[in-house]
Amino acid sequence: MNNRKSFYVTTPIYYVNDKPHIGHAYTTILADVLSRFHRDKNDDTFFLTGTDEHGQKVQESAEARGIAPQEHCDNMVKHFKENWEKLNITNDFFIRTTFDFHKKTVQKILQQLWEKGEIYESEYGGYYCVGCERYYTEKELEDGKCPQHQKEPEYIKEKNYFFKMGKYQDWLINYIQLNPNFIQPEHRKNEVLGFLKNPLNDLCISRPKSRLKWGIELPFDNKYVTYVWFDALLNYVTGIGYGQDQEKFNKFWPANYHLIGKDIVTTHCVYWPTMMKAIGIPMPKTIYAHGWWLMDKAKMSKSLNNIVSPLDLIDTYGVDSVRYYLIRDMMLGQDSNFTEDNFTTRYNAELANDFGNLANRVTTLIKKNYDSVVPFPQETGDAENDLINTAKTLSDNVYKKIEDFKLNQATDEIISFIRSINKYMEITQPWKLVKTDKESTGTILYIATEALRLGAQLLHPIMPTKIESLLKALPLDDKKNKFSWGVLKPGEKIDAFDSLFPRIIKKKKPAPQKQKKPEINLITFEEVGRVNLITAKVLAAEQIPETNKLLKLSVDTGLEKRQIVAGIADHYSPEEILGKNIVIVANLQPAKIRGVESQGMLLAAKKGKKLRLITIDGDIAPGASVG
RNA sequence: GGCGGAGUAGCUCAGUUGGUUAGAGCAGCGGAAUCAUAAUCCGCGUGCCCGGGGUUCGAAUCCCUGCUCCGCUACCA
Repeated sequence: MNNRKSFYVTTPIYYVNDKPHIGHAYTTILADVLSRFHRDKNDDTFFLTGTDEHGQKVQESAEARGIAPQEHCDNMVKHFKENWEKLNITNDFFIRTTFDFHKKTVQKILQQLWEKGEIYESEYGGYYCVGCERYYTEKELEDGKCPQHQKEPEYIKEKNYFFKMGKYQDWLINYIQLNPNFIQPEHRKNEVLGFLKNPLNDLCISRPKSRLKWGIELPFDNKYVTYVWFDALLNYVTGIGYGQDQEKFNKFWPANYHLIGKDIVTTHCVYWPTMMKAIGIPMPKTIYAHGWWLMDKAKMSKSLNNIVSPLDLIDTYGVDSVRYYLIRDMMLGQDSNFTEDNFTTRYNAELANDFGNLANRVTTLIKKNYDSVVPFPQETGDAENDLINTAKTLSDNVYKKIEDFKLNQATDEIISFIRSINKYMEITQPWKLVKTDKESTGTILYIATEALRLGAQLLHPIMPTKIESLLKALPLDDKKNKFSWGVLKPGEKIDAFDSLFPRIIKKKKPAPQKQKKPEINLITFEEVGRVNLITAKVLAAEQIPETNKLLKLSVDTGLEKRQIVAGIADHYSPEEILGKNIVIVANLQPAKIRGVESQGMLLAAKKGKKLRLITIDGDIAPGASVG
């Protein structure tokens, strides 16, 4: 038996209906970089990603396209696979929840839990919103409607199956407290503990097939399928052979890391652990929630329209440099800003100037003065020994940072080392020395090149393609440990290679216009006419009970009295507004806000926190048209 | 309003369990050098570490409180 350490890392399985975006890409790159670091260290590594393919939305999308759900999934999953290929992702397996073995194992687990009494059936009545795929309590409904979709939910009374999650509450709290690394970073852990201060309910894990067909059938009741999360979370164990290949499972479980985005903390830190506890699976070592990438401060997510495909970035800048930037720039666990300017600045400074240029100058010197043959190193002095000593501890330091999940610091460590090689060059000035002392110069160039090689080696997990091309150009001794000193073989040819990271010529900055111009969509005169603005006089005003911002106004429009709800209580008291001549939109569709009907909308000017009403200059009867 | 995050050098941010003169990168200024991708190297920072209290021999770091900004959400038709 070998005694290689095992390393198992997962990404969430992505909902197959989503288009891959930077959020997916980031988690996946992160997992890939970690995997590659461990592979380079010769750990027995397993990296799992995949897609979550069941659920109502998939069913609906497939119906809309007039194809079978499975076919729909098969089509959609390609987007992810293509993306990961472009990003140079080296997952060991791509799990899909529609794989047969996954479904079988999920069913097996459900059956076991059912037999153990961890799952029970219960009558459940509730308001179900199809859009949300969930039940609402009466309290949560607004005016009898789903707060998300503003649609009336159906009241459904039906039998369902529940997982006894609640009974594990105390155990879970205790477990989290006793295992500080279980949920990372720290503030996420506190968040979960905060969540667990409230009573933990049992989890409804079934959906009747009458509503949802596209799912895994409950083994003990074929009229139901299982709730998507229950199905999806189990991928982490089925993906490495749980219930199928126990030897493999035992080798990799418990997982070292479940990487997740901060939006799915509860499912992973509450549902999943209690499920594992009930099944009898040991807990994973660490669940790590990272932050979001912000695009000029706006959140990049599927719910907003500012999706920037990672592929766009790659086509412009190359995969490796994008991977480098993402790993280098994010403090894990916190949100981070992406701007093209940040990117080019870092790229030019670190990749082009520090790293790429060093590679170029060193090899050029060897080429010119040593006929492209790596010189033999001779005696070393202080400058050399300093550099060599740093080099010898470098990989340990880097790996320590990796273990601590400080990837940006690990990267910084490597780049600092690269900088110190540049410094060494300046101190020793081989281009000058070569004229008088070719032997010593040879030593200097050997040391600089070998140091570069070591630094490059450590960057390999982050920028696999570029680094491989660099390492290929150097003659290396394969028998030596690649993180040790002296792998570069003297006396052998070194290939010249093109500039690794060509400088990016920065686009000249547009004049620093802080005020970004709001985009103006031109509309026609006719469209303006569709909005019926009139004057109105405020007859009465009162605060709507149990609200902070809402005033109920009664206004005279000349023809009638109307009731308008306005969110201006922060700025106007009822007394202040009384008797004012204001401007309202008269032909706006009425709406109920907090149960109070609003038959129009008043106009006000707002900037920042300041809000002032549009009022009439002078006297004019209510109902006058405004235009 | 609720929940969450953040306020440290011109900009982007580090600051581990409280401990010596608070750091890095970028930008800026001055210089050296010319092997190299107009790259590199050296030198240059009196920063109320958001304010106010407190704990302590000692706080950017812990506690309380206030302010500001951002995200999500809710009651801003």
